Amino acid sequence: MNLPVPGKPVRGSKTGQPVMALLDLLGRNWSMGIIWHLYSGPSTFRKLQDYCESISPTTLNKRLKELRESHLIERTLEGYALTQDGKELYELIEPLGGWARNTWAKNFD
Amino acid sequence: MNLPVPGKPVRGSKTGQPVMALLDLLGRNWSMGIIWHLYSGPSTFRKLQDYCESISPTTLNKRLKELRESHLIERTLEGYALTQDGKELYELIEPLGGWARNTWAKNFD
DNA sequence: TAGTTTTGCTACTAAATATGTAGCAAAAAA
DNA sequence: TTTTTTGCTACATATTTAGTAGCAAAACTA
Repeated sequence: MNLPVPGKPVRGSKTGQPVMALLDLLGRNWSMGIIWHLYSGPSTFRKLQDYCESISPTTLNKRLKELRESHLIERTLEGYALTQDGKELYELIEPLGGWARNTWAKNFD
Repeated sequence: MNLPVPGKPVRGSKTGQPVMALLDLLGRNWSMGIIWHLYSGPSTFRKLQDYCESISPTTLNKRLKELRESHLIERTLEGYALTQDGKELYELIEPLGGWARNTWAKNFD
């Protein structure tokens, strides 16, 4: 599957509405997990592999490439890091953490 | 793959942190798209299929089952609909729409 | 009330994506 | 210079998704 880019057809939108491209990108295995982790600071390939526990290097590498092409992460001297846009995106999804813990998880008691 | 449930090991967290279970669930193909669509009102199976353009009935049915078991959607007389939790979740991810359009998409001009 | 249509699926095959393991070249550390 | 760490690639296997067909039940229509 191609990189989902605003303005081009993606899964869920033939006109390529930006939010659909974003949901397509974020909906790929590990995308959000990588962003979630990188918010706490830059990380190396191997550290990301450890963090993500079960990710394969093949998939990790693919996700990293996609996220770089999407301007959400970049390579720095300290390893992979969120871009300004990546940080903003994290801050948008950050509230999911509290909600999952305080509200959603109650359903499974 | 099993349904990601808070408290049980999921991809990204052996201890099953709720947010990791949630990211695992939402990270599956079409999960967020379905929630996004249902916020505008209840929908039938066939309408969801149309909306999601390229989703296969197999996958749609699987996602619907998962989201129901996760208490995010339910069946009503008018079809599939968001639960209270589902609506809250939508409201958390809703800001992604504006950000994708106004900020993220600029990278691709 | 006998068709016709719509709906919510299931079955099946093919394609795409992810995992798991091994390993290697380059850079950094000792 | 040797050892370790890092960032991958290759390849085989497993899992997930797409694509198409079709069917039983419910809802509409004549």
